[in-house]
Amino acid sequence: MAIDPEGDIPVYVQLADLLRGQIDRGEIPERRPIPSKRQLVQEHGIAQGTVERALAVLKAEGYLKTVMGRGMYVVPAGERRPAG
Amino acid sequence: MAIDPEGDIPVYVQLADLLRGQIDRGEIPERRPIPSKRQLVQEHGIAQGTVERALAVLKAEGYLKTVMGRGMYVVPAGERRPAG
DNA sequence: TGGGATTTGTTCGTATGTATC
DNA sequence: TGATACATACGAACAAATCCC
Repeated sequence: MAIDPEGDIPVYVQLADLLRGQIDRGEIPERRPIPSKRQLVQEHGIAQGTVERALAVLKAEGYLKTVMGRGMYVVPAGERRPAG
Repeated sequence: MAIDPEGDIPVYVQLADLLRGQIDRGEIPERRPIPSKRQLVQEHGIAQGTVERALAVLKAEGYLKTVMGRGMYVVPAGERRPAG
């Protein structure tokens, strides 16, 4: 499923849902980095700020963890601690 | 205390801390709107996106609640439900 | 020791859409 | 209708951390 900029659902929510689904289905392995922001921007044709926002959602949910200068890593399901 | 763009703390965090402090001290009454985004942009000389980000933090913490077209309202302490 | 490439984090400026008053 | 206010999205730029040669 591709991102639909014309849809009723905000692009950043669509991207967050997309990545969350890929993680839940194991298409992105645990303890491995997701595609870089630059890649996500190019693949989906959206702005960096929008990607940032989607990733912020997944970080808040505990799905992702940042390793500076390296990437955003998938947190194993048993180790997720939603921020709040 | 004013926002310091040169400091080590990100501007959006400084603004979130500033507003949270004003709310905690009762300087912004509960069930009342905080200054509008436009006002915050002008008063602190920062960008709308940065203000957005600070407000997103306080919304996630349950301090603020949006009422479309009217403003961002302070949630009474006893009613705060952090998102997560 | 140094430099370049990659990646995340932050900030700014601007524009459009939608809702309220 | 017009003014105000929030939500979303785009484009651009720079800093810091990391990696590799």
